[in-house]
Amino acid sequence: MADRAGQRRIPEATVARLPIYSRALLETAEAGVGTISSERLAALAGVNAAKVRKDLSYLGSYGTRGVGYEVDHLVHEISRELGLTQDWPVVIVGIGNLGHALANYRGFGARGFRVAALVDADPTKLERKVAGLRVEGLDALADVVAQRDVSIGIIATPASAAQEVADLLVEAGVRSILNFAPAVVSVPEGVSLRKVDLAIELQILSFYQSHPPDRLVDESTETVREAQG
Amino acid sequence: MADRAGQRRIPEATVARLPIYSRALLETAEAGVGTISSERLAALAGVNAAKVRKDLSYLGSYGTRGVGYEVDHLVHEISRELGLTQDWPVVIVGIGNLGHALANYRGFGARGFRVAALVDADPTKLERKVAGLRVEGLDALADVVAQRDVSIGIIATPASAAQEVADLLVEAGVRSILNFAPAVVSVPEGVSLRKVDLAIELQILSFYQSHPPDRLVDESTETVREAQG
DNA sequence: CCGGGCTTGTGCACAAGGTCACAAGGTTCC
DNA sequence: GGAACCTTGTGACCTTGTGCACAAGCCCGG
Repeated sequence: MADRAGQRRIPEATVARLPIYSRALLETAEAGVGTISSERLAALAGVNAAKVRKDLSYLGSYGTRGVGYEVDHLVHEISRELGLTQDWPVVIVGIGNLGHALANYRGFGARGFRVAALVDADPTKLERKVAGLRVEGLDALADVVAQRDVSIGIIATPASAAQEVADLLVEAGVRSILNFAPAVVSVPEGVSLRKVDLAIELQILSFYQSHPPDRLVDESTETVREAQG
Repeated sequence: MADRAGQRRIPEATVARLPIYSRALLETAEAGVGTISSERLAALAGVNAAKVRKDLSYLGSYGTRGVGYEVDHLVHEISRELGLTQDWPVVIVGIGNLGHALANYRGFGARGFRVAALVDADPTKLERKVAGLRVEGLDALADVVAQRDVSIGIIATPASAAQEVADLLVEAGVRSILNFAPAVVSVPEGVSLRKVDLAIELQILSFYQSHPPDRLVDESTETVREAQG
């Protein structure tokens, strides 16, 4: 059991999969399906059914044996666990090609993330309107974060500016940072940092492609050929 | 020893870190430094020194005890292992905001990845020039892949088109795919697939932010929380 | 030529994650 | 009411990854 809060510690690997389940469940709900089995959800998420059950069991016993999980209920529980029931204002720093694309990205709003501000160090970019927002100067970062209650910062600057921007974000009170710059950034304890590096992903692909194809497995996407429509 | 090729199987986790070492080493070389210790490299890469040594030992014994690693040599060995000594033509499918940004991304060319073609299903986008390349129709994908020897495909389409595009890429002969679409995509065995999902990264950050900060430690302080897929 | 000082390379113990298999527990139909 | 059937929840085991600690090995000064 241990469904009483306080005792359940959700593994990192599970946390990383919850958003995938969430998305699959939302699609399922939209299709009008009321309940879903771990096997079906596993197929949609591209993982193992036992893993789905174990992951979901960390949230509590929300399934019904012999039946499955009620889709709406599960969506709600996962959302609550992920903290998506509230609004997360986001600031994007660095409005180059990538920052521009991120500002216009539809996927954020749908999950409770709202782009609250755009910041760039380049004076020639100021005042420009991107995705309906005015680009503001780097010196306005602290004020913007404080006034709009920004809790998540996205770094889309060149590598050379990444650490400096991270420091500014932390100083301004941001406690979660998503770094797209191709640079290693360090943050003090208590601040979460995740990175997305496009070039690194390609290099990993390059390795597996140019390599002895003896054992070429790969992580995600088993061999399930079903999932999504 | 086991430095004889054929016996070394490089762990997945190590492969994911090699590009980071590579980048740090290139910067180090540019600064004119000839040799580097595992400790210094670890600091630059944001990981543990023992991990660096173990990772590098999979490539062979390229270090000198009491001295460190010769930077140039190490760069070369890592590049060779990652398969970056050759040119990798890339096709980007889906020239929306993100595809546009990716086409203009500088970081690719610097590592041997060359954007060889841009493809989009939207007829109104055809003929448009993006990053010096003409956007071509989805029906041209097979020809483009074959004629320009494209080996890596990047999916930057909406989620609804992702699986279809992946199938087309595989059919055209592409054996490595990087998926940016927020959808689970499955590919046959022998094809490598990695995914980058912006919304999921934010949701993971949301979890750690909105959560009991009891034990939020992780390994960080200077270490980047690992990403996985 | 030898000893001291560094730094690599690695054995080992442990932690985290994944998979299997099955008992527990609910549902349905007669 | 009960039996057959289905699906969850989880214990056990295995694989992968991490970090420590130390021996092996190299360089340099005297």
